[in-house]
Amino acid sequence: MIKAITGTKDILPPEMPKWKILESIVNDVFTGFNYKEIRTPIFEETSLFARGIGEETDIVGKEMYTFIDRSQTSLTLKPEMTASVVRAFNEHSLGKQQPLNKLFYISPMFRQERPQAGRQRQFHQFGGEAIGSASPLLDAELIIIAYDILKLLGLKDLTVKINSLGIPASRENYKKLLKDYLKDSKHLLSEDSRKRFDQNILRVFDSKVESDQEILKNSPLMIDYIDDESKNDFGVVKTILTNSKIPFEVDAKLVRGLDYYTKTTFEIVSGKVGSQSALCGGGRYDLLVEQLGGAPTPGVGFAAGMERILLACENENSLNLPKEEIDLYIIKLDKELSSKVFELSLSFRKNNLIVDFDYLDRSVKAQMREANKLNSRFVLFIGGDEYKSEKLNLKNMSTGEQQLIELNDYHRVIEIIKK
RNA sequence: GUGGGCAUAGCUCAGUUGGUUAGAGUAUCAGGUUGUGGCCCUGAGGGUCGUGGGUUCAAAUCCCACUGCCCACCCCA
Repeated sequence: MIKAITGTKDILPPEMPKWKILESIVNDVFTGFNYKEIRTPIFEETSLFARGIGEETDIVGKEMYTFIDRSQTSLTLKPEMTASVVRAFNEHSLGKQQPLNKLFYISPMFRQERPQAGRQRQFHQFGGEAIGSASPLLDAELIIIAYDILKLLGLKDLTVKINSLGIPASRENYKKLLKDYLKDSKHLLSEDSRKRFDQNILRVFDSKVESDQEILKNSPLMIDYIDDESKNDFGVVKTILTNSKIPFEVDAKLVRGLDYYTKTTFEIVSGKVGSQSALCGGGRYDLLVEQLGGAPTPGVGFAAGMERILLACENENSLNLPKEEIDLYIIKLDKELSSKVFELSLSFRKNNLIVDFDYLDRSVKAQMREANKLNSRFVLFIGGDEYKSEKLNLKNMSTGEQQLIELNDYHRVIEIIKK
């Protein structure tokens, strides 16, 4: 039997309600902040991600779904959305139509990693990007949007972490300081951390190895060495979050794994989703637009993992899903009435009722059981003696009451059901 | 890429030191009087015990390989 590809999952009908709730909250919150939805293709030229995300990152180095198409072009299934949004922003000169573009998206993403709890190879993210302003108000706004969405889903076990990476010049200075600090104890670091020491020293902070963290305990912190502008912007973000009653902690060791980040970065983690705890991550990327061939334009954004969020919702039991029900189930007492039932159902459906009936010519008992299973609010019997005297029998399933209605007066049925 | 765990009905799982036609619950279907649900009762269908090899008179059970899934590391959402 052919099965779904490793790391991909079918979302079956019973799981659909929670996805719908999540999507509608995302849509509503972003719309409230006047963000406009954007959709981009599922794949792009490979070089977009290589240049946008950074050649040295794990995503580009070992996780992309890259293939050569029939015209020998290297294509890649999008592993994240920011590079695509910026590409679209540049391609359509969105910055020239208006100085600030506030955009949001909901989309599948692809990364070829080993699956585990909260991690799939095809997964879904929603996110927002504000391109065209360096104002820290937007940094704060996006954090608030992300936090609002998670709160509206009823999540409680959340931590907002923020940090500032500064501008590239101050970051380079800091990297030197860190290198000096770690130089003497490099041989004591774990193998992975020694690799990071050479490739991207900031990521040594990501290490979960205790002895590494021990070595880092008294290291200089980036937050103390960032440039004045970044420091000032970071202060504004903190003030807004405080005034907005968003609990946050400054995590000077929060280093994000994508190369394009500058200044403010943030992450929201949950204690309820296993070891992959980051529900949401983002930050400012003031150089990316230019780097991808556009005019110098500052931007800020975040992405959130929808599977992880829904996992957290389940583990916190935070969603109250409405009971699924239908309005009417039509039951035929005589098999010959199939086409009459079908016609009737069309009339009801035109009046926005959710209607179903038996297509399998089953017994009345079976039809009733089906109606009950579907949580049908009403059942309409057609056939038998009533039919001979041109009547239908409408039953209210919660009270058990039944009443006769003229055969041709289906408006009366609609009236009763809609009441 | 590395490590650990698991693989028996659609689903959740039993299956005792290898020993008759592999079980339960649930779901599905049919029935419990002629045309009426939920609860309850009866019955039916449904499994090449992940795949391939080996040991044995005999394998779901022991051994090997492969595959898949889960969890963790790396890293990220």
